[in-house]
Amino acid sequence: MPELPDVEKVRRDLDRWTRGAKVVAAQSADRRILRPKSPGVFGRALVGKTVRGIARRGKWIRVELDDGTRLFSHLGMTGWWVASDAGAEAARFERARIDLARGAKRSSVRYVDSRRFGRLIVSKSDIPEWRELGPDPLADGIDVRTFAAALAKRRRSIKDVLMDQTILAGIGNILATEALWHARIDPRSRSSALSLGDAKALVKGLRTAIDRELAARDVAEGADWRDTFFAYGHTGQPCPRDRTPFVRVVQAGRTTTFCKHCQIRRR
DNA sequence: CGGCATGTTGCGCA
DNA sequence: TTGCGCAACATGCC
Repeated sequence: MPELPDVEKVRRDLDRWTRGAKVVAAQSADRRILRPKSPGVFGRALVGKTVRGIARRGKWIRVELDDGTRLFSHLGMTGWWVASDAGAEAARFERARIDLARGAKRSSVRYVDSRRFGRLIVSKSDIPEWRELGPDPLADGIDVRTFAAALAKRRRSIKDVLMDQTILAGIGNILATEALWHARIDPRSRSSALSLGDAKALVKGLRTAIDRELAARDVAEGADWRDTFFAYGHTGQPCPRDRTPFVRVVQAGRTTTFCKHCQIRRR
């Protein structure tokens, strides 16, 4: 379930599970997910190396090995990493496994992804998908003036621009929908029509939505999925602010839910 | 059975 | 050149 808060949760988990451990085996036979599309390369690139740590930018995770090799992981729509016992059999929809050793202690982490939109990319240097990301709202923070200047340049809808990973990294359909609701902005508004105040409200809305989702992940801990959203997925239900039923529109092929009463269209 | 889904990319057209 | 709509990818779930 990957947007920035979910990916950050995975990063923290992976870091806890793998930092300082040595890779004793690495396997994946899924050529759709692997880059290069080679199970052999995947295994050889990781085995014998020690995990230095896990970084994240937007929706990308970077596993750093002690020889400089990097494993980039994008979770797509349904990707997830889980920890399991060293000898445990494959989980349902498991696409890759990395077996680890910390001294005599063995463990394993598994990449699970039913729809297989995710990617596992082995590289000695940072890949373009990583380098081209904009600032990460959590790791880097958002400079309001820079953000406002970027918004002023674009003529697309603000919803589209929020999900552009080169402007801000990690914002997907959920966070964009929630932030626009917090900021009381109609998602169809032209980006360049927004004021500095709008940009400030969006930054605040994003922060609120991200913090809220991070907190929800901590509480839920793997278990059941709880709806913690104000607007996302609430089509037809009353807006918490003014009880006006949320409406649904499709933008760039994605569902957008918003309140026509309190989310004002900028012109 | 039909519709929808948290993401990304590529293509065609205005 | 920019913006936009849409299909494709692969599969689960309601």
